[in-house]
Amino acid sequence: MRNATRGDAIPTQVKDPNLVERRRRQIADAAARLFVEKGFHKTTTRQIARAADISIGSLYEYFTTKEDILYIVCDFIHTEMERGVATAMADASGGRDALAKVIREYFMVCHRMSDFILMIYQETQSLPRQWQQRVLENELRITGLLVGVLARLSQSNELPHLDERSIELTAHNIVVMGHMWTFRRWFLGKHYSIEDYIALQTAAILRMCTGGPGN
Amino acid sequence: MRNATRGDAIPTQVKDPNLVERRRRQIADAAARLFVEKGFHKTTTRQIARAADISIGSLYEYFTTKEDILYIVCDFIHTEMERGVATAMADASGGRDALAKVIREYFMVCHRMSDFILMIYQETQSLPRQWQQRVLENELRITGLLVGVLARLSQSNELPHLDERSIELTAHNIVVMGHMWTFRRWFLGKHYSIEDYIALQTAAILRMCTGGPGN
DNA sequence: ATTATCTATAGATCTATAGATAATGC
DNA sequence: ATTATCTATAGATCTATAGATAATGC
Repeated sequence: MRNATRGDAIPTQVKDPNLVERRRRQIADAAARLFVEKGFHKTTTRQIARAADISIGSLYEYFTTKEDILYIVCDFIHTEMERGVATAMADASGGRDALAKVIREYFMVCHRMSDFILMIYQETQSLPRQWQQRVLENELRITGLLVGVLARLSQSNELPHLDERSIELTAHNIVVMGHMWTFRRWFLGKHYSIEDYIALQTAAILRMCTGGPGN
Repeated sequence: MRNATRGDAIPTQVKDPNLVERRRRQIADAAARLFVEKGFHKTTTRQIARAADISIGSLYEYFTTKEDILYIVCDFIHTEMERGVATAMADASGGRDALAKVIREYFMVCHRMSDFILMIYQETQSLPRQWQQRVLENELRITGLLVGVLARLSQSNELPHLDERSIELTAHNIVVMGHMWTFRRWFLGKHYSIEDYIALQTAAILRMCTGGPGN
């Protein structure tokens, strides 16, 4: 499990690693709320400090730039997403409606994390290039989990056989359909409940997976 | 055809409407390029003025705020998109593979406008609430065109009968699959050509439309 | 005496406008 | 004499840091 505090980490002036972890979490939580509400650029570092209940000076002991804060926020969100998706897959690993169950759980994760997913779509571009890269890798890893599920079901004949590329693209389609609930919610939410949405999209995906005349 | 220069338009100090139209186009073209390249917030009004080859003072004769410029850029992009989609639909109105043809044309429009579509995803939130609304209406109108196609084909039995909601949601799915080519291009572009993408996604959509066991 | 935190502000922007100048048309 | 354009800058930020103060642990 990668995490922004490991690996090529963000530098800090503070020695105690536990404290660093705690404060960064505290700052990131506050920042995430503000970024969702007003966007990254309209949120000031002072507002973040205030919302996290520390001084602006202290904040800059834990991060060196405002972009650092955005990156760690994105990373926390992806870690949370991945945890949710992995759990969903474990829960739904057996049984014949395995795919339907995974889809349901995944869509529920998207539903729960709606605001944050949307924020990532909007603000990834504000990150330094190196960290954009990382965010995209996180995105891809989540898609990879779904590729795994589809490949497994396809091999065990619980789904009709699909070639590798179709499987890959289907995984992307499912992931993006989850995101779609977040970025078209302004419309979909008025006409469909999350349950409607899951039911209809699951049916559509299953039709898509079971080779019809189009394939 | 709605247009930002009609209706409840953006105020200007300049009397000559032709000049206003010309200058705004000139400013919007320059701004669109910069917004794609660096994002809205990292582009300054001075840079826009410079790129449009007028002074900063003149720029503010044609717009009252920086957000105005973003709005008009989004509006031009949507007008262009809608024109593309409408043309596609006219070209592909007859014949048996009507849906496949429309999908191809629509995806090609997305391919062509890739950078701009991505920019709209990222920057819509930077608009004042009233104009966000308008951008979403534009988005919905484009989706509506596809709903029309699907409904027509469904009624004339060129597609199996699908209920209204499935048609609506399928239209959204197709629209978003076009957008997906723009916002996952960092991955998809490495593994699929636009032709691969169209072929595979068209097959998937057709399977989705032809009621399989999932429905 | 070391580590963490705070206050106060330097320095660097950036948007939007005021007032001066140039171009146009009667 | 009206309309369009320009230059120069006021006024309002905002990030990031320097230097002072408080808290902690030996």
